[in-house]
Amino acid sequence: MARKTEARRKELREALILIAERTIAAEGLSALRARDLAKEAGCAVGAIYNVFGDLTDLALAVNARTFHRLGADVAEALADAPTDPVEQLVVMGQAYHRFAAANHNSWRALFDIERAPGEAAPDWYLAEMGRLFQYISDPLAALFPKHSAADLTLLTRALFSSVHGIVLLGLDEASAGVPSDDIDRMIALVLRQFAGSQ
Amino acid sequence: MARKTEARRKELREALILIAERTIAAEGLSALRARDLAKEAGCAVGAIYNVFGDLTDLALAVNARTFHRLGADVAEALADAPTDPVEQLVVMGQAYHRFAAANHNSWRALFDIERAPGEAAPDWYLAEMGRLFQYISDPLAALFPKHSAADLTLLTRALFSSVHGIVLLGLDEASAGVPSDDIDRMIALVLRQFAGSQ
DNA sequence: GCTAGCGTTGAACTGCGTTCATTTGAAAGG
DNA sequence: CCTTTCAAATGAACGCAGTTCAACGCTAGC
Repeated sequence: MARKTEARRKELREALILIAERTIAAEGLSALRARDLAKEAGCAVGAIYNVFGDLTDLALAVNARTFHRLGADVAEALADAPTDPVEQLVVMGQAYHRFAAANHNSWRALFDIERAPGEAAPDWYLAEMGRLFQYISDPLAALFPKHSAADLTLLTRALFSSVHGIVLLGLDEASAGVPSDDIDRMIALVLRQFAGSQ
Repeated sequence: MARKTEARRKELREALILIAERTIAAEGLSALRARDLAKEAGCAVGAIYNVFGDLTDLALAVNARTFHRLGADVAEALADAPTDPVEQLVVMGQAYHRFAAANHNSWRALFDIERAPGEAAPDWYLAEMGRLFQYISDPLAALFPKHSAADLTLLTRALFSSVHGIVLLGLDEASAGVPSDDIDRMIALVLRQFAGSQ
């Protein structure tokens, strides 16, 4: 019986993640509703809470998948990139932009989850973030061989944050959305200027 | 009679803005509740809706004030800054950081308001944003006299977004908050590197 | 079959923003 | 003054969320 239950829960868990993923992608994080989920999954509302602590946990599970896809996209872009470290940075920045634009709602959900104050980010979040940072810090280490590890960490964070900021404000239609080409141009501008000048 | 009513509404409007401002500053945007507001203001819940269309309108009124304070802080920092354009950019970036850190909840509320899809940002938002952009584009124009106006606009946006991204992720405690000094260092790094190397 | 006990269920609870039938009170007219 | 009138203020009620838990039903072991 323990087996049966566990298997059923696992099945429900995965079904719920898929439905939530589709909902968030199509209508955004705020469209995630317990009753709608239950109806779509063909289960009771309470069943959701047998499998996830609350809806935020479910959204976090979706975010883990989104973050993973993002990482994969960036890695793929990097694989096809030239060997020049500066160009690698530019390619990755623009891959980040492409992912955010193509998965706007899902990407926004990564940052829109209300975090309980004082609560640390989940492990997978930090791990995935670390993976992204590694992609950035490798070309930077090649560009700045003299810098200390601490300096490289700071540089990495600064560049990631800069690209993130450019994409975030660029895609925000409220501030009169910026054309996609302009976003790519800004990313290239900042990264080339930064890393190009030794 | 018309006078009396109008005066009372204006008074209530301002009282509500002050209470909401205090609430948002102390506990964040999500702590804004109609019933609490009414209790604090000594009015009926319905009275709020005689003065504001909904709670979002009230939050926007608070945001207008916050944005104005932010602009004033940056302008003040600029007034005390050296004449070197690069240093002016650095000083402004760090003033932005200081404001965000010292007014975390209020600053976050500027970007956390759920915007109706397709709805443009309010005029005051665009106007205040334009003021900030002007502060940035002036030193940039001095640094890059050869660039076209369109290029300067792009540069301005790119640098603002970069600083915003650095502050946003740096202050986000979920991703293991970055020490304040490191944030300042990253801002200086990006801006000096960018603007310093002609 | 029977029953003990655990997993599932969905009605009910709480708390939110928002509305609107009712009440109130101020101004105009007698 | 008192009465009439009507717009503005009121707060109980509504709709809609997330979450809970007493009751139900299924399954496994006898």
